[in-house]
This record gives sequence, C-alpha cells and structure tokens, in this order.
Amino acid sequence: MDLPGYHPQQTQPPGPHSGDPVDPLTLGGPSTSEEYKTESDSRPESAESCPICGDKVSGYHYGLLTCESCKGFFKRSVQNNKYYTCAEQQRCPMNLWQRKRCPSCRFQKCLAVGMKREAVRADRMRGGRNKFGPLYRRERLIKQQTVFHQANTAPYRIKVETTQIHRPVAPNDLQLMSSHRSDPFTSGAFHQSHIYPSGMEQSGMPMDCSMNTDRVITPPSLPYPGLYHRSFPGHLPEKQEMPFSNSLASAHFSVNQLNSFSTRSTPASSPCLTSSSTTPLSHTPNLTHHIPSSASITPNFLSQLLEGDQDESQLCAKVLASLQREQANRGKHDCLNTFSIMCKMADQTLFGLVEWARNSSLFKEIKIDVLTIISQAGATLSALVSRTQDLVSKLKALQLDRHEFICLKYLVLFNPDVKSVQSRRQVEQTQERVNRALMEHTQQSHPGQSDKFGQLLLRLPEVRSISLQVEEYLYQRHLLGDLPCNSLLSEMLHTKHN
DNA sequence: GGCTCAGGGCCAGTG
DNA sequence: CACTGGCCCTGAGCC
Repeated sequence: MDLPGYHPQQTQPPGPHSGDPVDPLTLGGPSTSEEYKTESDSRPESAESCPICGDKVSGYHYGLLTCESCKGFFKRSVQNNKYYTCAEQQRCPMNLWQRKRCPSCRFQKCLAVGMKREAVRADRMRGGRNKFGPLYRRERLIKQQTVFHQANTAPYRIKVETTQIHRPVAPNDLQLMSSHRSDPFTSGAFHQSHIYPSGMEQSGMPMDCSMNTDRVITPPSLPYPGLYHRSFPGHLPEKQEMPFSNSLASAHFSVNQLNSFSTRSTPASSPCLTSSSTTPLSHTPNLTHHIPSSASITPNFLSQLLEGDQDESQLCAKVLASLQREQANRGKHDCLNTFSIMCKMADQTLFGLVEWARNSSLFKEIKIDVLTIISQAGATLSALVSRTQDLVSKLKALQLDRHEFICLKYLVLFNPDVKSVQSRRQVEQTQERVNRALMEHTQQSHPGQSDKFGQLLLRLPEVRSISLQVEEYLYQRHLLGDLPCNSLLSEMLHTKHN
C-alpha cells in the first residue's frame, strides 16, 4: 500500500528551498543532526535520533528518548490541553524539517511512539524525578547491553538501528508481572516485552510493563470472559479456543479507514514500514491481477493469505498485556470500568488489525479516495454483547480452522460496498478469489460438512451488522466524551464520521 | 552531601 | 500573538 507523503526518517538537505527554518549549523555541513555527533560523544542517548522527528535526543522525556523540541512540544500540548486537527489525513511526514507543519500528527506520533501524558506533572512541580526513573535506568542498561551484544554479534554492521529488546510475550508471563520488581534485569527485560506488531516494536513503542506492576487485571474485570482467556489458568484450554476474536468484527473498519490510519500504527522510524512502503509491487506477489483458473492454486493462495496473519493468541496476549499495564499505571481507586476496558481492548485490537491489513500484499494494492459515513441506529451495550456472544457461539459450532478464519477476515476487510473505494473491481476480484479459496478449502478439508462454506458466509452479514452497531454505539459514547482521547479508536470514529 | 537527570519555566526567535 | 525550541533552574532519588 502506498503511503503518499509519508517518508519515514526522511532526511532532507536543509536549504532555502525547504520552506522551514534552516539550521545555520547545517549550511555547508552535515545534512542531518545525526551527523553532528562527535566520536567523543559516547552517551547512549546521544547516539540516537528522536523517534518523533529524527532530531538529536537530549535525554529521556516523558517516557522515552526524545529531542528537546519534541519534549517541549509534548509538554505544552498536554499542559494546555491542546486539541489539534490535521488538515490532511493524519499522514503528514514527521521529520526535523517538517515537524512544525502539523502539530496534530506530531502529537499523535508522540503518543504513538510512547510519550506518556501522565509524565507531565499536573501540579507543575519542578525538579525531582518522576515515577519512571527506575524504568529509564533499566531501559538504559538494556540498551547498552543490546548495543554491546549487537556490536559483538554483527561485526560488519555499521550502525545499530534498533536498541529495543523484544522478548515474545508468552501468555502465562502476564500473570507474573507482580514478581518482577525485585529483579532489575528480569523486570527490565519484561519491560521491553513489546506487544505491538513488528513494525511498532522496532519503532520504539514502549511497552512499560514494569511500571507499578504489582497490580494485575483479574478475569472478572474483562467484559468478554470467553475472549482473552489464555492467560488465566482454569479457563478454557487452548484446544477449545476459538480462533475467532473481536478482531474479526473489528476488521469491519475496512479498507478506507485502515489506509487512513496505517501511518499511525507504524511510526516513521519503523524499518517495517520503510521496507513495505518502498518495495515495488513487482517484488511482491501480485495476487489480484492473475486470478488462477485452476483449483490447485488455492493452497498456495491460502498460504499467502496466512503469511501476514498474526497469531490470534498472541494478539490476545498483547491486548491483555496492554490492559494490565493500563491498570498498573492507575491508582487503586482509579481502576478502569468495564466500558473503558472494552475501549482499550478495541484500541489495541485495532492496532493489530491495522498492522495486519497494512502488511497484506492484497491490501497494499487498494487505492482509496475519501472516507465514508456509515450510520445506523444504536443499541444497548448489553444487546451488543449478547449478539457478539451468539456469533461467537455459532462460529465455535462451525469449528473454524485457521485458513477459514483468515479467509473470513479478508472477506470482511475487502468490502466492495464501501463507498469511495477507487479500485472497486480490484476489491471485488480479491473478494471473489478469497471466496473461492475458502470454498475449495472447506470442500477439501471438511468433506463431511458440505454446507460449511455457506454457513461461514452466512456469518459475515452478522459480523458486519454487529460491527456497525458497535461503531455507532462507540461513536455516541465518543460524542459524550466517554472514550479515551487520543486513542486509535477515537480517531477512527472521529474521522469516519467526519 | 554531592551528583544525576528529568520535568518545568523562561524567553528570544519565528511566522 | 501564538508557537517553537534552546537553555537553565529545580529538586527527588541515588551513591
């Protein structure tokens, strides 16, 4: 998928043509702040560029290493409760020369890469250390260890691009959060257990599980006990786990919206974005334009569909870990209520879905014009939960396998009925192709269930219907100010209804 | 008690 | 006049 105007970590030579203030230091000299560094400057943070704009970092600010400029910008934005609006589609490039052009995108990127609003002191007390102090130290230690390790294991690497450590989050780890405090190394490693999709991980999305980790979310606080249950012993064993999660319903934030928000989900510094957005289509399998006539192609096609798919259990674990962090960051009397938890779940799931769609070679080929407006009468939350549970039950009864699940996700994503899809024919072709693959797969894999294909397709209108109702319900709550600000969820709702 | 360093304030520069 | 960003002050935490 092309991301017009979005150039991750773009380095642009300054000069009279740039339209932005020219740093006098750069005239006739280095073209980026990165090049100002001297060899004697050995502090770890000074060897990095700001994850928001690429400028030289000046230290840890509000949760991560940023430059002085972004620090000040973030501070002013939070202190003054600024609400910015992007004149474009929230895809403004963010770099040293263009960071002043769109405060909306800049602030969103600050949040996306992990700057913490809560680190801006409400009481405006000067000096001292905030609660993230120990976290910063651990992160530094880990970064130093990582740099050392990479320097020793990759002797031919000129520049260490990524300093964050990733450790896969095993679902059961989530129960161990309370025991990490006493071990700085372990807790530090856990702190680095990034739960976002790959593109976000490498861009420095901080997943600070170690902050105030003595409180965990307990199963009763989750509104969907049937979902996200892997982390809790005593719940359904993995064998019975339904591959369906709310990601299927959420996938109804279809093509247009995912395109709009793809930049946010993967910050500019993401190597993933860089590679995917610059890779010519000819280098990726063109799945749409060469529709196979032979059924024997289907397994390969399904494999291609599965290639970019996320492990649902990992996604669930990620969402759960995020909720736990959120709760851990709150005081005992400031627990999330059920609706807030649902919003957080939706937000995290959307991140995962955006990343999945972005990485889909099929999806990358779709061109989008303007956003659509979908409106439908709202329903009560309980009715929605009930409908969702019914849907889950039906899908459970159908015993979906992974191939079928991914096909359903694609069928929800590729909806030719969405207004403003420019390449409608392409969407239809893709939909037909996924349809055929699903049909052939169900016939071959489940010959005893002759009507399975039809049964699966019958669930899609329900998925879309529930999605629309959920969306409308959330939008109403959004208008009432009930949704957390600056979440991907609220942005999507806001944009779609505008 | 000195040092570190992250958050806040100040203010000249900019558009 | 609002915003930016560099610089300096402050003070809690650490050694």
